[in-house]
Amino acid sequence: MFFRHTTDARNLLARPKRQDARREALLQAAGVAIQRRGLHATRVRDIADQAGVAAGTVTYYFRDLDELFRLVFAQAVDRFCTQREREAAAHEDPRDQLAAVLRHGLPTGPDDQLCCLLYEFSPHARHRDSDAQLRRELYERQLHLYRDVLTRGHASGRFDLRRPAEEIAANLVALEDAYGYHVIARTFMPRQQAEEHLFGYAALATADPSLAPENHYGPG
Amino acid sequence: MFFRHTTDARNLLARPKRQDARREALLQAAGVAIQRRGLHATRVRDIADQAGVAAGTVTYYFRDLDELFRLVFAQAVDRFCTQREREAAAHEDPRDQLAAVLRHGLPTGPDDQLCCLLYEFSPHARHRDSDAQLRRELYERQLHLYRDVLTRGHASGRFDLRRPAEEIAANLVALEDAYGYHVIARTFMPRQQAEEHLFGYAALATADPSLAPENHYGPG
DNA sequence: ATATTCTTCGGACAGGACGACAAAGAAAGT
DNA sequence: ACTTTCTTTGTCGTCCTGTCCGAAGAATAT
Repeated sequence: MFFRHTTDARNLLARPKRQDARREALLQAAGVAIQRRGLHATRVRDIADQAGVAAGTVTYYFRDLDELFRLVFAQAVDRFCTQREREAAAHEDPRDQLAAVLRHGLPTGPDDQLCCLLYEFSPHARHRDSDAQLRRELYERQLHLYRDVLTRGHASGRFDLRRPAEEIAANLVALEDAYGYHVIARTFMPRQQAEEHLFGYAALATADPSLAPENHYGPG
Repeated sequence: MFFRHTTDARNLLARPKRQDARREALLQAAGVAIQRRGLHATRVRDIADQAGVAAGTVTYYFRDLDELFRLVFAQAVDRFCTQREREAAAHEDPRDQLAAVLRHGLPTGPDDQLCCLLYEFSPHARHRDSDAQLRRELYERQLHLYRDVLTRGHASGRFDLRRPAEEIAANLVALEDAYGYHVIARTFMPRQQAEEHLFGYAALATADPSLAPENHYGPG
């Protein structure tokens, strides 16, 4: 009698809910579809085809496309940030941390799915509050990452910061975003060059010549 | 009898063609509509409403939306670049040039139409060759602008470049693009702060402390 | 086996956007 | 006034998409 809905599971619950796996698969399929066709051209059917299910299945799990897209974006943001935070935590020396974070901030190439997604959603931040919030979270987490590395390196005497840590961190994030876009888009800027320019700035701002691209510590 | 269509204009050509003005007005209206609703959500009807004409008029002047959008993008790229090249040409001292170009590279605010358009089209570069070409032109012209100012300033002894001019120019363009996006999107980064970070890098790379934000030559 | 609940499917439906078309309207020459 | 050409408009048909919905299928407890 108490908590009938939750405890009285004698003869109820014939088939257990296992929606999580399907939802995850659909999110994954949506990511592929968006990367291929572009966010603006992705339809319910594309996602269903990619996942190998009927269109009705997609709407069974997600109220509408907007909700699905929002979840894809949120997941992409979180994955990207978490992945990088792990990369940073894997090193001890701030220089190694900085180099690792810089490298993993750039897309591996024009087909980097995670990065493609992030860029596909960029213009939406102007128009939807939920997307703006996510984009802000992405920025804040990246900024935090760099600022931590810089201040820690500064405190331990490894870096001699030539500008305020806040400014350097913001500039690193900005450079990374912009070059990331060029690698993704077909602007014919190779990843190698983007990386060199990034490391060039890092070397200049931290007064650590070993980070400079011509010194083979970074882009090697 | 010869070339009847083109030369026999005696009593032909009753009403002269003046499509240019209308086309221009429609492009302008399309820009406003895209800025408001976002490129992905802009329909023929929105453009027609904005221009105060019927929807059929839009399709009379442009075969389809794609063609219209491509022209809007092309015009935005050209206007943006031309405007900045003029700004640079208005000054003599490379430091003034650099400061002017840096300032006019950032959107005036979240409603800067030209900049909004450029960012709305960004993700399309991955999917359409014509857009990729335009995006590339935008980048090249910006890069050229900065590189010229830097090398000229270096040659005249005004700047002491701490990194290759090519790298500094590329980084300035990249910073500008990224911060421009933050000003446009609702990421809550004010223009002032973006400008200060930009000038901070310029001061560092050119070894010209007067450009630094704290020295009131730039953003102040 | 059977009942119950969760999951999937595909068709029917409505809504909307685009493109075509033909007629009306405007501007200039004769 | 009349003709010719350019421009605009409104409507219609077509196509496509997202959503709804009922039925079929699958998984588990009894």
